[in-house]
Amino acid sequence: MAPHPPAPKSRRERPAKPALGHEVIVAAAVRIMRSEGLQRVTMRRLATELDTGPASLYVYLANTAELHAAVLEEFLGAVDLRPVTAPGDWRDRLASVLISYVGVLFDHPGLARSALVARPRGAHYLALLEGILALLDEGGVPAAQAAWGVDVLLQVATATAAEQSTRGEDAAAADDHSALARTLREAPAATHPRIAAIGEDLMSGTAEQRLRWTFRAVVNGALTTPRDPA
Amino acid sequence: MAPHPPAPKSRRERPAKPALGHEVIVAAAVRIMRSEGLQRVTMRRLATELDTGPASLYVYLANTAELHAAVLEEFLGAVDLRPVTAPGDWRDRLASVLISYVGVLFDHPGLARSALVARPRGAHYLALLEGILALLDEGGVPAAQAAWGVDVLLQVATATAAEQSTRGEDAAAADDHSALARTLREAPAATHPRIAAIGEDLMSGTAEQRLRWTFRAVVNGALTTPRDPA
DNA sequence: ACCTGAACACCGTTCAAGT
DNA sequence: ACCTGAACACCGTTCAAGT
Repeated sequence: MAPHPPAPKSRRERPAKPALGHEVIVAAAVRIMRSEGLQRVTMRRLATELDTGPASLYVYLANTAELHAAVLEEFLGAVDLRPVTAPGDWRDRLASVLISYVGVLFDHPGLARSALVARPRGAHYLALLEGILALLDEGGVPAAQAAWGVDVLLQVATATAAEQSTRGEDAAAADDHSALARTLREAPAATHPRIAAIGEDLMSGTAEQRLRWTFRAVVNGALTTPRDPA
Repeated sequence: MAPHPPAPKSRRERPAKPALGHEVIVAAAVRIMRSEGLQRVTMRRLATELDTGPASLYVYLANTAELHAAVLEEFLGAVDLRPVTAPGDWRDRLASVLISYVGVLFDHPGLARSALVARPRGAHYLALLEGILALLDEGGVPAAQAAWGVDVLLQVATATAAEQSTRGEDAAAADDHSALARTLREAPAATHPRIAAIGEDLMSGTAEQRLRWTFRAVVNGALTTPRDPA
């Protein structure tokens, strides 16, 4: 245990401060995301975590949206893509993949909201896209329709997760939801005949029931709707 | 022009400070929205506009999301609902209403983003809902399917406006978009055969072309997809 | 080239105190 | 009841200056 000389010139502090870089920055962001939620994944909080000033992060990230997209890309690794190659009905397998995607977003409130604005484009996202396209192809959806349809499927899934997770996040959003339900229930038939006729059904079902129907409907629509109208 | 006595006790300043209230607050918010954009519709900026402190606004608004929802509700008055009662193909008229809705959101960047989270529930929103439901009914979409379908249509329209208007808003988001296009173009066929096979088509078309196809596809899907799977 | 201290210009929300 | 000053606890981003 001979004491080494004071380490060649390195002025080390407590835990060896890691060199900055895209990878360590995103890793730190994911850490904060897991422990404190997306609302704490800010440039300033991240800089503190990395023991530097916020300005340093701008060498690697253009803005906060890009940071959030990078975090999302990381989390997309948790989407279960096994149904893509599993046996069984292709529609059911497609729904399973999309429900898994929604689940990942739903587990991390805030992430869905950012996904609508800054789309990721990393390996995990590409794999998800590829998987959905493979299933649509297996189901015989023409390529041109699948190309646009995959976007609709992801958009609906993401938007639903955004709404849903906001509602789970804060009480005000949940109140808002029931206030809308009440408003719809109370809409007078004289001025809003269709809303009155449909009534409760406008807000019925669980999120998953609605999503599963929506996925089936969008897939059926994509399957039967040509790109160029006659 | 006999000079009146100094106004009965009222300690008036420059322009008679308007009494606070939900209506004047929303009106001021709309004014700021028009002149400075949604990113300036903040509690603090609004308080300044109304010549008071931000705390005063919390008597009338629970939070910023509610404020943004109120502003959106105001702007929804600009959606063109005339196609609902016009002659012609119901699908085309439905698409026109939805395109008008997207247009309103698109003209006011940021509004669409907030619409995904805090849904409005005022008269303008109800009228939009009623109009879409009337058209779906005219087209013979079963009520149960229309009830859930209207949500999908509005969600897709809103999400598209959110993406699109973010892209128009700042250059970074636009770069992001072309970066995604490049990533997709360069995806190797060995690992991503479907992406490679479809290629350019994944990002092809104008926003309006894609939206019109999407609306048709969703409507067709809603028309033919029963709520309870066999 | 890479990194950063410090500053600029803001935020939402709460709460004790006033009228 | 309604309103508010002041405070608490933060933000994103830029830029001149350092290494």
